[in-house]
Amino acid sequence: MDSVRTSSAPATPIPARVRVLIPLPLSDAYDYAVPEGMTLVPGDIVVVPLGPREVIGVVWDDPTDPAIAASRLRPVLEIVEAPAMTASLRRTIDWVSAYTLAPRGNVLRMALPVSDALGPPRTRVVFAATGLRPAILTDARRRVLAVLEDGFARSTTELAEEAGVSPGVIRGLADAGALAEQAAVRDRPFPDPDPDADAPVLSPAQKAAADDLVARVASDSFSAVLLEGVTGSGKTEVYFEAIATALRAGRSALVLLPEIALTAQWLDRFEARFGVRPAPWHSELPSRERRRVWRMVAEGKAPVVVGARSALFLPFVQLGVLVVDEEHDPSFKQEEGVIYNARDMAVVRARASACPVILSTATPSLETLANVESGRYGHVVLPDRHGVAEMPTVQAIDLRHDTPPRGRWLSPLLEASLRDTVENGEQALLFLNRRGYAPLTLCRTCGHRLQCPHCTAWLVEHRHSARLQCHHCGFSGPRPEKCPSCEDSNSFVACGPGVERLAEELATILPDARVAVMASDTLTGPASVAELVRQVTDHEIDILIGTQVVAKGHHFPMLTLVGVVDADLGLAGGDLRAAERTYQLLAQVSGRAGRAERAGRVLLQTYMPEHPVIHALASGDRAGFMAQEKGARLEHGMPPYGRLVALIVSSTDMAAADRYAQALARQAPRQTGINVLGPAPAPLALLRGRHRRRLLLKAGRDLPVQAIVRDWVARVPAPGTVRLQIDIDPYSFF
DNA sequence: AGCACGCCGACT
DNA sequence: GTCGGCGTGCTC
Repeated sequence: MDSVRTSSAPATPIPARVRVLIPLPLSDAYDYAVPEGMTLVPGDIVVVPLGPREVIGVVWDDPTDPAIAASRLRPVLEIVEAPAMTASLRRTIDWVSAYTLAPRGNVLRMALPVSDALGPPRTRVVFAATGLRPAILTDARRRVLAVLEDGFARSTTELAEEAGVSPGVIRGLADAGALAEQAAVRDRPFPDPDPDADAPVLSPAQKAAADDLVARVASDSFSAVLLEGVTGSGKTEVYFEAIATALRAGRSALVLLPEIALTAQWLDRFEARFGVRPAPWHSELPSRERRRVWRMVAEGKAPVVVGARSALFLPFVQLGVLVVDEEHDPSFKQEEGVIYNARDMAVVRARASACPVILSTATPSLETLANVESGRYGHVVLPDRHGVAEMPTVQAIDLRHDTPPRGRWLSPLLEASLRDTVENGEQALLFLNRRGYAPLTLCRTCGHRLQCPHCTAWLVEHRHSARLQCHHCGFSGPRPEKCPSCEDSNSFVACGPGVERLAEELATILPDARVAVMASDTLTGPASVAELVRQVTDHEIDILIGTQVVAKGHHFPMLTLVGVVDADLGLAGGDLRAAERTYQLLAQVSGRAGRAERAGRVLLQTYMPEHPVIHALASGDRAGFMAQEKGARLEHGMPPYGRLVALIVSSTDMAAADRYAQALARQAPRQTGINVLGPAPAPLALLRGRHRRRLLLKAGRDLPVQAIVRDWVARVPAPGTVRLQIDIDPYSFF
């Protein structure tokens, strides 16, 4: 055999090469030489040299490039000890990159652990009893040995704590030969949820819905389905059945929630149903826990993950079902770095994993409804609230006739309703989507408005922290002594209400009511959320004032009144989705009222009760409202019946941003079905010190916008000081 | 993302 | 005359 190999080998042997994708802003993978004796397959995680550095990369499926001379190739240094990246995740990364126009390396970076989850499993030192009796057996030593009688090894700290002895005792026992050091794997698997732990009794409607979802999971193939039901109809219990089916088949499940920090109640429900808590995934996870979750998911030892959008890129081995809860929620849209919508990419991931994806909501997005209408998505509906709960009554308060007293924000009718509710021993929620005390501070003398130095935005006063804050860049400072414009002192006035100011108003009009504020900046973490939720549940709070964080997922049985302080707030501005989003948000907030035996009531304060959104909420005519929205979008060729791509040009140098934006406009694609608008100052024309200009490409539904935009941008290279962000399907217009 | 190479101001 | 500013470009 030797001779055969020798004779067929070329004069200069062609080294075996592989394509390696590196988590840097590069679209192309690089060729590397495979050293003798190393075998590599796509998905292997490797260390490769790159310039003067060594970096992590993943062996990709692309064909190698013969144009790269063998002499330029550098060798793969080593294979990382970690499970290889699955083909389904590699295909998802390719797809997301092709769709969003983000470099593949950037997408890959989202799928690799940031910390130290790669490499051999971490171990820690634990002690187990050897069975040898030490010569001297003190009381303390006896207690330590007693703790270890269950056979579980423990670390010094754990052992000392459980036995109530000092760590020195452990050391002494080890020296005496009574304890043996062992290496235990640090990252422990997540306990298996029990699909039969506490299966609920489902109503006939719920049963029918669950059967549909269960059949999809059992079919072991891709499908997408909208699970639609009003708040309180039991959607969660229904999709739990789909998860149970996946678990019984030995598969894993991923649930995406819009704001993972605020999911204490969801976790409780999961635990009640399945006996254990799922693995959590979100950006604030401590690095040790991050490492554990990533590793256990890759090893198939985290059967259920509940997470924020970034969980989509975890290395699942055998995904059996994917759930997107509150699919309409705008926070699934990632607005920085790789700009993508996790709801849409979840469908991609499910397709690559050959499993179903369930989109759950009370207020489906127009995009999802369009997919249902076209037959791409299935549709499962839960018609009613579960149990005795009725839908709340919704009533608009016309602020033009029922006007709050000067300097106050609650109309007499809302004030009276709050008083009645509290006197009846029930609870109320006041919803205002504005953090802080006042959204604008101005000088009474000269009219100067306090603005962020880095952004086109007013500074928001927060009395709680005694500072003025920019809600866009994090700038904050104390309130100045004098007006920076006219130097008058004590001339500032707060304009408009924030949640803190409402709390102040309630202290005046209902001094005996127990009031709490819930906003993203008053919640320091999952523990403070859980504590506030407990206080409300245990009725230690009469009136909860909240921003949109209260809209999501909480269930308070004694909450019977919801007051929306400014129902018009989201409707201003020319945002494409303003009406749809306001409807969804207010419908969701309204759903907090009357979730148990007591009937709920919703009061919407508005200056335009005739507006379609307010009218739809008050009359409960969601179908009519959505039909009207759909008609308007169809007429103007707007999403989901047309496509939008936003190009955001930004630079610290305003003139450079303008020049480049103009150059892009001159080179804009000119073909039928394509319309380019702009450049115009982006809605936040100055953000974090960068000047922003926006161009908007509008295209017919069936045009390949990615290819068109890629060609366009390639014609106009951006100078180094200017950054160009491409937002396919822009969501917010900020 | 790093890191080196490049061409213009204030210093031993 | 250099040291060093960060703009620009490359990494198989």
